[in-house]
Amino acid sequence: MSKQQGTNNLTDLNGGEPCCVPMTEQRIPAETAATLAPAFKALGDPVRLQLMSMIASAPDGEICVCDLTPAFDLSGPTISHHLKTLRDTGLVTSERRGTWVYYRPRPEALRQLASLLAVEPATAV
Amino acid sequence: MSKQQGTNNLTDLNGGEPCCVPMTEQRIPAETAATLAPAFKALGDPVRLQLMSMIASAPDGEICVCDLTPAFDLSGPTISHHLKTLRDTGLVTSERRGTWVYYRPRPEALRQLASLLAVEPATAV
DNA sequence: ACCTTGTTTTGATACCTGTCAACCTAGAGG
DNA sequence: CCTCTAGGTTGACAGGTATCAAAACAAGGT
Repeated sequence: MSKQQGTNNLTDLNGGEPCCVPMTEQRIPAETAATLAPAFKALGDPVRLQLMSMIASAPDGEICVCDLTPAFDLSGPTISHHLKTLRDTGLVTSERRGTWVYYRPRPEALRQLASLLAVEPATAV
Repeated sequence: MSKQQGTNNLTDLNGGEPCCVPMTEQRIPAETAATLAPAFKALGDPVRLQLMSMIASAPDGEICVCDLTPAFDLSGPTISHHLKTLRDTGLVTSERRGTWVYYRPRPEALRQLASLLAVEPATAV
């Protein structure tokens, strides 16, 4: 493979590899920052952060939009909009089954962001 | 009495404790999300993400603004503005020594965010 | 004191974003 | 076919934000 140097590519976010040298150990290249920033940005809204946590902590590994929407004082379209943002950044995936749509987290994405922020080396794989 | 349990309070970010149940294990309460989201938001800009990484990975634990500014194609004021954002969210601190201002990371803050995003290593695939 | 350099603050402006109302689409069932 | 419900899309608008130029502020050197 390539050197593990500038390997903070969020290709992983949509692809699915571990990755990411902690930013405490190595400076993030411009293009990597440009790729990863949107993911942080997506989590940078209280509603989306909550949505993400609800999806990520869903007991069955997935959760119905019909369970997400009523948890907020927001209109359906607004929730849908936020979910789309999370989808577009690769943090979650969605699947329609019959009438309902289910969202599930993308652990690789979370793992990637977490490892970037890691302060102490090697708590994860 | 302070609640110890769902303690995702970003008071820690400005205070200085470990904290944070991973969002994969527990849903984030509204107020916690409101407190933590700004930190993610701050990292949600490519320039700030780079700045944060430059500060966090500074060999001496700190780095001069004079070393940060020339790394970007942006005006001084703009860099200063971004640094202020990082400062305001508690991700970094700054200190003036003589002519120059030095920024250093706030590891507790990074650690807090990282632990929030932490994914169980075992549940994998 | 006066410049000179480094950093932050202050407008000003163009762009981005969160929100809702209204409308559209996809299945399930009659 | 039609209708009903769950979600998503579109359009519009208020508020936020990234950026710069200009000015202010801070330290040092002259």
